[in-house]
Amino acid sequence: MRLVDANQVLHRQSNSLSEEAYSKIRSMIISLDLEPGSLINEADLMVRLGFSRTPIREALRSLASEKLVQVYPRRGMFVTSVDVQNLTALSEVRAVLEIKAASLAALRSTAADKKVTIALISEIDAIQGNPDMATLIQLDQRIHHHIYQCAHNQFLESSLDQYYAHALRIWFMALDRVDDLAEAIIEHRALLEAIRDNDAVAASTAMKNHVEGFETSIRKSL
Amino acid sequence: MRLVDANQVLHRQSNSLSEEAYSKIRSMIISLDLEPGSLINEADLMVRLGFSRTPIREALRSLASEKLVQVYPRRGMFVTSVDVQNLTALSEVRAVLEIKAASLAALRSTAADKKVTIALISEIDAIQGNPDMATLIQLDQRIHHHIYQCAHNQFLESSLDQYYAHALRIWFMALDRVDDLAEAIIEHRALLEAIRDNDAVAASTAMKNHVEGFETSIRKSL
DNA sequence: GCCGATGAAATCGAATTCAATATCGAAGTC
DNA sequence: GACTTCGATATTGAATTCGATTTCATCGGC
Repeated sequence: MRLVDANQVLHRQSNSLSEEAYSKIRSMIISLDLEPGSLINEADLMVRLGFSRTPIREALRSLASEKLVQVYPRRGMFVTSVDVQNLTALSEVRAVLEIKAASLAALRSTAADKKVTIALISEIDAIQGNPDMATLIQLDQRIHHHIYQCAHNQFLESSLDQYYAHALRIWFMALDRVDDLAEAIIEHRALLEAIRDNDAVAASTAMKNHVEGFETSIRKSL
Repeated sequence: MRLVDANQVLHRQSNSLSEEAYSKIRSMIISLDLEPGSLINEADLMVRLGFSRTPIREALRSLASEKLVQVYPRRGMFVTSVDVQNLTALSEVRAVLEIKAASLAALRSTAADKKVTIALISEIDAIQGNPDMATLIQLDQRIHHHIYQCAHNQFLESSLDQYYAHALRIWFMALDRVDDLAEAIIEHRALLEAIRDNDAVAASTAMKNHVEGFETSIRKSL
């Protein structure tokens, strides 16, 4: 009998290859590593990720169902393209859903939720001078995702996660022309405070301002 | 040169096997042919549908991403179970989104859209006595789907299609204990009229009543 | 007699192979 | 010289095979 070797233990994080391929390709699409509108070559992805066809195809299928890739049978798969219509449609839905989520989060946050909320507020306060973009975006992601979780509604959460991915991709497209990035993140402070204080109305309006601000800011720069 | 034969035209609906498997399995889940919470056996589905493993697995993956099946890696796939919490969460999201869709539909219906709206109103008026359940449910489906399309927002449409599937499944579960089925459908008349007349406020309130009515009606019978 | 461990079988995940279709290019004819 | 058609190649869709893991049952030991 031998001891469990360290390699195996570390490898425990390994989900299925399909899952891994999914999140990697998803990241590539969101970060524009795979350009909007471009043809996706399965063979390319196979060599880039080192996986076989099956997990790649399953990943692409999942991405298709969240509208990040578009499938034309027997023709190929394309990265979904982005245009102004897209931004409008997305913002419309997000506005409604994010506001609902903020409101529910204010009403339903548990004690554990609030600890995270408070920690996030501290992180915002800790932002000094010129933090790098990646950190800011990552913080934004975590804030939004936390709010989705606080709403305690699985349907709402998964929908918003999907929409956030689209919003994030559009954000990446306009990133070099959008300033006040840090300022936009700091906006979230009021939102988080409202959620912490169970103030649903304040949370709603704060989120409303945020989403609308996002849209006009991006629209200007497109 | 020969004319296009009818068989080919009718066969145009034939998407890929994966697509076909997807919609068939989806129907089986919604109509409770596959029971909520039950283990899904790939081999069973293979013989029942006559497809191979690949299209079945791809279909199940798609269904997993819209939360109709749940995947436990290396354990199996299960039909998502339904409980009261589920109904609450679903109704919460649907309320917000369906109301938004009704409002947008009232604002954005094109001339072509309105023709369909008017036709649907006629269909409602044509309901007499005791129509069979399948017809009513199918009509309800078409009405909702039409409204989603009238909103002219692809994100909204696909989200609502997904949510509708869940709602429909819950509806099936309570079907034998819910009376006034025809009455519930006829309710849609006011909604469609409001959309036809571009009255966003009336459409919103009509939809609000409808979704809330659905939830309380189902909740009573669960 | 009960609990645990080991092995076998079944099922799921992944990869490779097979087949079909679409596109692109070349050649021939008008 | 241009357009159309046919063929070849590349790529996608589907199926089967291989491998790994998990679970259940049986046997042995305590």
